[in-house]
Amino acid sequence: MKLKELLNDPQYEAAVHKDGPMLILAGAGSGKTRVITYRIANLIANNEVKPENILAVTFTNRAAAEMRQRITKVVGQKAAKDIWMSTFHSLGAKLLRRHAERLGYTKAFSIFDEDDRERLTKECMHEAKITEKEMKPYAIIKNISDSKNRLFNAVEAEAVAKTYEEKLTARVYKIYEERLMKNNAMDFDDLILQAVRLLDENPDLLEQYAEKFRYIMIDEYQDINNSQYTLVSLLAEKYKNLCVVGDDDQSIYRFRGADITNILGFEEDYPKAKVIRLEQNYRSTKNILLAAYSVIKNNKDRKDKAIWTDAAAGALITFYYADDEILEAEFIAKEVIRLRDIDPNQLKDIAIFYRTNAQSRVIEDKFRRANIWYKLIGGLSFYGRLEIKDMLAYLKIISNPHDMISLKRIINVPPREISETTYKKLQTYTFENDVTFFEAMENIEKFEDLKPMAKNAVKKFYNIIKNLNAKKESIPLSDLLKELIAEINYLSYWQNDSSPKASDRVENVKELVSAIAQFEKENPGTKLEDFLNQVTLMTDFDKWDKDDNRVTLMTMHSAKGLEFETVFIAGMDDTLIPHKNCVEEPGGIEEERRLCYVGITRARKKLFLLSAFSRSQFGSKKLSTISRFMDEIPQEVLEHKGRIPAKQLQEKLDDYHNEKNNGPVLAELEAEPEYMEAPFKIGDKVRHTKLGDGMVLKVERYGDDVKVTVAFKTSGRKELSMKYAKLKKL
DNA sequence: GTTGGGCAAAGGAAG
DNA sequence: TTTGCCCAAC
Repeated sequence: MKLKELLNDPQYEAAVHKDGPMLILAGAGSGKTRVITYRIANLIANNEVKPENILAVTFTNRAAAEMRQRITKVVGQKAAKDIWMSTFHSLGAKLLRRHAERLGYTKAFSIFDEDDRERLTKECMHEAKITEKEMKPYAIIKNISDSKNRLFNAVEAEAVAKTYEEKLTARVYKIYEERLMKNNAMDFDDLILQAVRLLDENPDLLEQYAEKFRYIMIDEYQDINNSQYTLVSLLAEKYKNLCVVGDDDQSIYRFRGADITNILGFEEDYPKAKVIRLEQNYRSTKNILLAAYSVIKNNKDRKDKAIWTDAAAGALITFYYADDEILEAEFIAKEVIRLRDIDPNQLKDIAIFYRTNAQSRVIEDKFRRANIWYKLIGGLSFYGRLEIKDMLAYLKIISNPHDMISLKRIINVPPREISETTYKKLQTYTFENDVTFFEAMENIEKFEDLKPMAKNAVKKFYNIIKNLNAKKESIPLSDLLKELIAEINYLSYWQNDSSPKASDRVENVKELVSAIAQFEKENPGTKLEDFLNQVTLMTDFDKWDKDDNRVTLMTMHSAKGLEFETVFIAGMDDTLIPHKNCVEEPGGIEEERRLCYVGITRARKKLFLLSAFSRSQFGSKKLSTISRFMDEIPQEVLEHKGRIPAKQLQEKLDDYHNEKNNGPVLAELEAEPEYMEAPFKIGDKVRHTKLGDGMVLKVERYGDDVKVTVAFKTSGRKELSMKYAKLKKL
């Protein structure tokens, strides 16, 4: 390896550093991934450090996989595969699966996702006799999560509870904690919290892993929270070969407990730490970088840095002010088509960012109609779909017979005459006798207050699950799933459903079968638990193929760590970024500003910023304001398109009245927006299957629909909705 | 025990 | 707009 030639001076210095703590402050686009990769390669290359003594924690599983790939290229597959590379959550899960018994769980513990957590929380609230009016489940969940991040168990949380809401939460937390244990389940926070507990309560394990992970690297250190910080500190305490990389300007996960003081205080935690600053940006043009800097410099609470670039000024940043979100999407589609016409192969270099997942719908819609290939990251993922979650719930109870939350989900899906009441009785029996629900169902005859019909239904269900449970080790997972689907007639359950989504659901279930088969192929000897582990911790990202020639749609949060040639940021509105829910929170605006900074700095060559004059919400239109962050970007790097912002319009009108300029102003004011896909023009001759031939008189837009008024030869004048009417152009 | 209708609510980001 | 929840009727 000729590191000197591959890296600049500070990069090189970081890459060859071996022992002792190191903090790398890496500005956006400064090549930090390169540095980490080469540092790991360098550690191994000299044969001084064994791959299995290295732990690298990244932000997504995908980032980990990518890094492994790069390292493999340098040091070979054999060495690379022994390095532990994962997210915090995967690391926690891996440790906990190995040693679950030490904490009173079994190795087959379930991992509860957001949805499971919500169901369980509501159950616990009910148990604690707290209504959803008194306190929203959302708030309780957040409070419990915060407590867990601070490493407080239910008793400790109760001890520090002061406000009324904290006290309510503490009551729920107590039951919640107990229930998780009884379900043999952990939520996402537990994956860190329990891992800390594991190492804290078992000095032998701590010693074992501190010894194993002699070299630790943490990426995106600005976004770690208290419990993650503790986990790292525990592991790194012995050897202190801890290398962390981050950028305080890109801390955007405060809402899930990320604490920026962790990175700001690293030098105090490790006084001997070497500090390296990577300040040369290799990614963006000068204009983009200037825009980004102009925004972020308004944050008071930050370390100023000297980010610079050798790159040319590049193109101006386009600001497009749309009339509404539909025209915003249309502009994006038009531009993408223009770019595609120049080079069809560059779709993969284009990304669309937005603040909220809901914004993707309009854009997707336009893309689909305009035949633009795209891939969507986040939002409702494949594994988040109802039918898939049903199947996974079945698999979870086959794997973990304590998991009552999954059981509750599917005990009567498809309907098999087991009511809520019957479930409750089973649950009570399970908890009171401290058995699994398998055993509860086995003893169903002992339930005195159940009708024979209900008992039979339970017996039937029990036999299905028992049968599959017995087979889980001996047949391939895909067969297990196939058998399950056949046994419960899951496909016909949806085939007989009349809702429009039903046929998609059938397809999705089939796809799950092939996904499992694929997973087995890639991981021979896979156990059911491995698959479930993978699925729960996997995100859309992990399946994302960067080289697939499609435009990428994602939130700005997801965009962190990535870069694209061309970037569109939709929804530069003052209700979206900064998001309306953030403006009240202390530090909220600054966090949003960082998010905006992250978005801007993803672009290499060309950046489009878009805002809309009005947006519809819950069906009705709401006026919007341009994001305050737009005002922070200097005019000289911007070009304006679309509707004239109110401020400028006023200026123009003033000019007009002063007779300085009296041409286009009024025209701009009154101009009707042009719609890319207005299917017909006035005067077009059309044919309707029932109404016959006619001529178009009027084309109007209503939300995402278009109304066309047609004069028919035989049936007169009619208004038709393009969403439903079948009109053909002649 | 299941189904369908009516009504209220909708909080954002993610492992 | 969609979704989820409660209650009344099969």
